[in-house]
Amino acid sequence: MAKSDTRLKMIQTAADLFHRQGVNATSVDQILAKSGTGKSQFSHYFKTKNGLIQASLKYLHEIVREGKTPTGYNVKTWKDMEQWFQKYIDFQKSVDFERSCPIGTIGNDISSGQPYLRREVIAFFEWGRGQLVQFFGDRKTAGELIPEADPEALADFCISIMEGGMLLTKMQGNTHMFENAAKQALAHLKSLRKKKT
Amino acid sequence: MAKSDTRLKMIQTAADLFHRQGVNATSVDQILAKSGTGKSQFSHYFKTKNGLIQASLKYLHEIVREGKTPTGYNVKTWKDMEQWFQKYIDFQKSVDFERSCPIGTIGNDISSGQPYLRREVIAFFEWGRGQLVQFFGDRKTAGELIPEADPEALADFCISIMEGGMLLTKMQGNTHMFENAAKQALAHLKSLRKKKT
DNA sequence: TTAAAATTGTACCATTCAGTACAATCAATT
DNA sequence: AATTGATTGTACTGAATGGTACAATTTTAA
Repeated sequence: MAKSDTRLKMIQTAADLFHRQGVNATSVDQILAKSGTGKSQFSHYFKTKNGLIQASLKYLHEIVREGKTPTGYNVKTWKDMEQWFQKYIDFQKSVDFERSCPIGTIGNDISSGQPYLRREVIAFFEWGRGQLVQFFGDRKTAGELIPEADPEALADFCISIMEGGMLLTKMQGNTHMFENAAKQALAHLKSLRKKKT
Repeated sequence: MAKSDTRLKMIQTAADLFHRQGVNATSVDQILAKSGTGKSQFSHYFKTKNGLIQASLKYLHEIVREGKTPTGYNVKTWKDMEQWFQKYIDFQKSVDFERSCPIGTIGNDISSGQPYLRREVIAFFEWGRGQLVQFFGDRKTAGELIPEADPEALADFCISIMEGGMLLTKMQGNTHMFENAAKQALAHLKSLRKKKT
């Protein structure tokens, strides 16, 4: 097994288990067993569990940035925006409601006493937020939003609903609340759009 | 120490640590040390860690129902509704942004393989949701909401934003996103209210 | 007072945890 | 082929985990 293979397999397996079970419920040994790797490689590549957590966060950030996930932050049109929530809902349906947002799950498990890890989480949300801020800003510049519309506030609004909705889905085992919340969110956005003349 | 004292102290300490650190990051021994109790009492009252988790969830549900928490679901007026989000924001500020929603935190840590625990979580949200549904339903009956307003969807909308907002606050160490999201949520609710004639 | 029950303290167990030690093996370059 | 460095397998360590055993003590009530 080549270097990159082993290292990547560990990161992918870790990210998957962290996402499903949480960081604290996932042991290094479990990751190694599932990825078919050994402890010496783990020690060599990551040294500690925190090292692997950090690498997993970077990896998740990267694949979302590169659009390799079913969900993401590539929103350019109002149609994209309307589908933005739906993609998260569809994702949760596809995994039997057993996962919420990976960064949200992992981020919630990371204590404030681990600033390096928290910084990775914050970097992710800053980027994602920036993507949505850009979208709403562009739409406003294009004259498609009323002057009172605040791009930053709208981005925060959407992300909050997505995070909360996904968490509720996981806890309740269905997407009903998330779907209702998303519908209201889209209605709010619509009310801020200028009517076509 | 009387029975109720010991038992209650364990539950309160457990609920506090579960809320702050998560369930999986909190050991039974830590709870016992902090509450000044012993393992034999623990075994006697709760038998297992899951037993204590369940008792903690019931306890949290109870104190929220009884209005003994700074936040809650006692919403009767539009003024209450406007303050509903703010109370959560103020709470997070008061704890240095180190906690999100207790039920959200604990619920996220509970796997689907523990149906008894998950049921407690679901029961809590069903109750809280019911409180908000009742509020919006009452307001609609009173003619204060437009016919298109869906009380259930509005409840889910508010709870999603609260959960997501609190999670983002904890991860980011500030309430900026939550505050923006809450502001948008209230704007949306306002847009569904009938203008006074 | 006394017997039964509830409560508690201490020690212990098997398992799992994160992390280390170190020799063995592989791959690349010369 | 020889050397060097990267990679890997196996075994181990000490600490922490959840849970148990059991005797001792306190409380309750007859």
